[in-house]
Amino acid sequence: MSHTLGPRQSQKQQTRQSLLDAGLRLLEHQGLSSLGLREVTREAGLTPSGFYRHFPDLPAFGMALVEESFGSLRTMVRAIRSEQADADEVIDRSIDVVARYVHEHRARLRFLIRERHGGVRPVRDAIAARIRQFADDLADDLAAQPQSAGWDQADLRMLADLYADHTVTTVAALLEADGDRDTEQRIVATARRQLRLISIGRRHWLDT
Amino acid sequence: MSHTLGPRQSQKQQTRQSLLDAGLRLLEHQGLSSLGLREVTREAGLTPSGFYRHFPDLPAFGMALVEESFGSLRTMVRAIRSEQADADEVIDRSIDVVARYVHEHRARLRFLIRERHGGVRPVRDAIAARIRQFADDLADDLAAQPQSAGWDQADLRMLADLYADHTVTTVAALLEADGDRDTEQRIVATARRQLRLISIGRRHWLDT
DNA sequence: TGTACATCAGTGAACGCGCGTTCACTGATGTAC
DNA sequence: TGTACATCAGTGAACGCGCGTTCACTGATGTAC
Repeated sequence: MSHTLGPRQSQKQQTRQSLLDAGLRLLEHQGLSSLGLREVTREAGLTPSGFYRHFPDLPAFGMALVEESFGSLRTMVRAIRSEQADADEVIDRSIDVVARYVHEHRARLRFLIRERHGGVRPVRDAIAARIRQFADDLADDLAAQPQSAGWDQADLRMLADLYADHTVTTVAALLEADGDRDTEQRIVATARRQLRLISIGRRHWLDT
Repeated sequence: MSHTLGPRQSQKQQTRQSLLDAGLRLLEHQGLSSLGLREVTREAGLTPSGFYRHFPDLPAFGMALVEESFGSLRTMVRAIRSEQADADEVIDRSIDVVARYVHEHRARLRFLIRERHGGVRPVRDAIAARIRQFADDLADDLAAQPQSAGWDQADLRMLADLYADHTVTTVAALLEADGDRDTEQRIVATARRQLRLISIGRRHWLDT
């Protein structure tokens, strides 16, 4: 279908997006479970009943927010992975990518960090699956590196999990800094050194 | 006051505790922000208006839950720290302590992990402060170890943060396993190896 | 191009419901003498 | 020990309010001829 959408369809899509945006805006300061349908439509400038033209109910809206949020993070993940695929010394450069994305996609990341452990089962599972995918990809990248010679699959996966969890923890810490540059710099500096320590551990893993 | 409480006071304290217990029970499957006053009193077997004999409002109840939850974790923290204070090889034994506590205090830990990023500001701050205190203590313990010779304060703090965050991440993962023994064993095994890798990194930190 | 009918995104009124909070109350416990 | 009064944990009715959902509607956009 190379056919462009007519005025009706594109207007509908625009309204749907404005509902998602309104949702993310509201979710910066509250959890998904306390988000109201009327609250969202009010923020989006729509009638409560209009909501049902776009989503069957609130839980479905929550799942759509997960998709929406992760969708825009694909480029971040790609950037981290390409750094990761380089030499050991530049691994910690991925921290810069993370720090930049926290500024550019604050609302989306806040939502994901919040709901990762906070929300309802389906949402938590969806987020966990995406993070697992990220760790899987990372494990593949690590396996392709020369310094992984002699490592068995399980240990590579263990290391990938450590990197992935560290990334998530750093994102959460940066969000909690709430825009304070000094605090952010401290967090970034600490994260960098932690990644360096992990790299050193990795280098000597097979020594004993 | 070595004076034991009279029937009235002790009954009141018991009711207060039953409200907190009811809250934690309900919070295993939902966030604090969606917890209702009537819901809690219903679960505790109390009249809605009776709630106000014990707490000024719902936010205060939330803060009381934080105190309650962390209170019972003091012994866990002590146990982890005493392991930590021993030789490098037994650090990962602290994982056993964590795994045991997840079984014994599931509801409290669930609540804390949920609200760490999920809840309202005051609750998040209170939880963050407790975790920071844990990391502070850990840094002191690490500083007292002979293998920390030559480490500066900032790097010790960096390492303590890494241990603390890793502990929190492991607790969260174990809770998400939802009692499945196989999954739990996998998580524990991975966490153990990750701590070992961090130990190796620590040992070679000053090499270069 | 023009006309007649179909579609459907968004509206606005209405509904029943559970919420947090208040208030005067009851009756067991506590205290003073 | 007994009596008279004070305290106060828990009750139950009442309130105003915002919620999610339904439904018949309107009018702009889409389609068929």
